[in-house]
Amino acid sequence: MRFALQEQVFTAGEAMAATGLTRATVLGVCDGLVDAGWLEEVVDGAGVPASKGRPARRYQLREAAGVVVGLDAGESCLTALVADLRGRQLGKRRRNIDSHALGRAGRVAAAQELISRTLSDAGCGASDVLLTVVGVPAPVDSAGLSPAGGEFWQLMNAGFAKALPGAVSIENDANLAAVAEQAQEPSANVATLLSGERFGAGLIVDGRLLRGRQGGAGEMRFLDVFESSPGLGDGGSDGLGALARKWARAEIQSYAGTTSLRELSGDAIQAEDVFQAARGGDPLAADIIGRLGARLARIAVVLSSLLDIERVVIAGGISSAIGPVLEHARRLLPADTGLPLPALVASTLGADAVVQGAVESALIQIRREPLAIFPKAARSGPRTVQEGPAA
Amino acid sequence: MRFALQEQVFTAGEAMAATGLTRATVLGVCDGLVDAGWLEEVVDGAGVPASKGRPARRYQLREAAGVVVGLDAGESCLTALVADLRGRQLGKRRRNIDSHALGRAGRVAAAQELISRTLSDAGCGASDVLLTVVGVPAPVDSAGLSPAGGEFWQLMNAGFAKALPGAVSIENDANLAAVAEQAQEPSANVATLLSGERFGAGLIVDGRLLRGRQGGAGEMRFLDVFESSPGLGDGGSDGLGALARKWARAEIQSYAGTTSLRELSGDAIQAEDVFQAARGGDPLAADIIGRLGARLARIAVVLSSLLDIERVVIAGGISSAIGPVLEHARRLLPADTGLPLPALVASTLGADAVVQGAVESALIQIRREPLAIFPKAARSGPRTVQEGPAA
DNA sequence: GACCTAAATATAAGATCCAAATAAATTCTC
DNA sequence: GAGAATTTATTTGGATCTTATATTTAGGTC
Repeated sequence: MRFALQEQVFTAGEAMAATGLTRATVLGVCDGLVDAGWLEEVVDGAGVPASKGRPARRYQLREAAGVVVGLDAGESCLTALVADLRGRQLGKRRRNIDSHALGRAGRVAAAQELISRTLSDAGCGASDVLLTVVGVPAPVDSAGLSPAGGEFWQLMNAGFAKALPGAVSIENDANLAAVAEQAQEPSANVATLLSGERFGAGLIVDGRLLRGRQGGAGEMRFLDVFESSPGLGDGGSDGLGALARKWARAEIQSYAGTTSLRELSGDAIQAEDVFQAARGGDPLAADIIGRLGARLARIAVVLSSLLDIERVVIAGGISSAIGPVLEHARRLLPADTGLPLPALVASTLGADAVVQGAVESALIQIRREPLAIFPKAARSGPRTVQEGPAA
Repeated sequence: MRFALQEQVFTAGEAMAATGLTRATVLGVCDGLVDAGWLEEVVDGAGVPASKGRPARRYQLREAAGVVVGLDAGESCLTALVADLRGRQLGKRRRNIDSHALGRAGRVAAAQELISRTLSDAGCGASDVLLTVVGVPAPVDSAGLSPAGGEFWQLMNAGFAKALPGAVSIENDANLAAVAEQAQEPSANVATLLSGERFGAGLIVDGRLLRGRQGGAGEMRFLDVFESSPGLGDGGSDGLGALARKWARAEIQSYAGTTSLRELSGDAIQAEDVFQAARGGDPLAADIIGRLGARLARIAVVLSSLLDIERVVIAGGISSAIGPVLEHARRLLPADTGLPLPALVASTLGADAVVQGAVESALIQIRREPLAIFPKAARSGPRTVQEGPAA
């Protein structure tokens, strides 16, 4: 009942090739999907390459069926993205927030408002939304819930399900980033490291996203055990961006050599400053880059050796500046293992990886079970009263 | 087409309850399986609890359909197990080998001979074997092959497929141990550590066994990176048994205190001696136990934090003596994580975990697709000549 | 217009399953 | 032992999904 062809206008013949089904069956399914409101027949004859034989009937996704919403509900930033059923962006908005000041209800309200505005930008309303997928920086189990013990996790997974438009599904942010990367370049064994403020990984092994009992797969707490955090007592779960900032701020005074980073006020140094200084040849910054690379290399080794991961993607806001760290990490990968080394690459999605993955995930869910969702203004929605054997 | 009820005699009513299908459907399937030779109807009325109504037809697995063979093809030891379709052991043999002296062909020949003898013990022959599952200490991909680069792996995965009776499937040994443990106590997120000479893990996440691109999931090479092997330069991939032995042998001279282990000739010390000395209160042995526990705790932390594993099972020959190491490791698990700690338990299968898992895996494959395999002396095997439209 | 072609339709048939009616085999009751 | 009650087996019809095989249709080309 799933149809793989949804990108553009398609004919029954193409669907037959893609699904292996017979023409009669394909047309039957298309009929059903037209009835349900998911597809519409294209009557406009423009652009047909004038072939021999009877012209094929052509179908396309019915745009009016609705839109999907992706929401990256980070700790300090919300991003909403409205897209049509082909994944084309119709609107996007970003807004900084202070989650700890807002609390759970405040996060939900801020998300509601941001989505509402983004929908306006896109020229549609809440009733057009078929499915909203939310990414949160917390483990999320298959029911959309986070472990009861974690206060931070409960704040992040703030109970969006009832408040957002359309059906709502909640997912871990790194998992969504992995979905986005998987859509960009399919691979059966990838890890996507979401590495800005916190470290989190979306793990795809044997073509499937790992979740774990409570959604904890991909958490990076294990770094705490091995990295005895020289200098700082904080968690190994800090992302590369956070580490670059913290290390720089902590070391500009004690560092023996000269460093351009001192010119900045200590509290003002951001991760981006460190990367930029390193590009300019600053020795302290280069040292920090080296340590970040070493850290990344260790993570890559664990992922590749324990899970046979073939590609490690660094995603998140810092992915555009992460190049030098990757180069350093590549040099540190052990060369003598029997298995090929994982490729270390930077995401091309930048800060939008999570929200793009959210949209992609929504589209995947809809494609998988279109008949479980009612498109807007379906020609025959929930069945009207039937004459029948209800006596 | 799969049937879940195969343990004992069962009725259509029971199968209906188990599968949710209709009586008519269940009986139809049973008919087909009787035809194919997998089931037989029980006519002996003994043991029927004398109920009201028409007596149910009762079916059971047809023992004569064949047997399965499990083979643990370790580096220094082969174990073969012949079992019937209910998993009951019909014969078992173990034999020590020197793989490096035998080479690939020698390993295959030794396996052939061992299986042949075990089949004799069980009162059957090679033609009775439906499926042989082989566990090897090497990564194995879904095609049964090991990475081309690894010389040791190629020696272990010695090309058994063409030489052993029945259909043959090759699997990683730790993965098979995981299957065996899973059969003992089902759980969706378990790691089974096969830890005698070498470390290897069978990882079950979200109810599925992880494989990885080249079958490398569960390899423990990452330990090399973190454990800088104090004292010994050897690989972190050594199992707990190997480490206990190596550490004891290396330290009996340099150890400052008194230790009963000195009474043994250095080259004669085995892992079992260390565990026994520790039970007797020997300080060096206790120290080694402590270090093994610390190592195990670190592994457990990685598995639980990265994969949200809820249970870590220690399997293999040393599992019976591993208790004190587990106790030590449990005390070292961090207490402050938001997620529950993994349970550390010893396997109850001892040295038979892999071979038991091989048999279990064979039975699972047969249950999943009975009609893909022809049972022996099927009443209607490969279809005989049909009158048909073959003109 | 005759002819060709590829697709759409129509029709029949098989497979799979369920639901309901019918038949069979047994125990229980009188 | 006859008949009721009970439980299961068997049969029948139908719904659904799919394939296979005509047959029709909507365009081209000559």
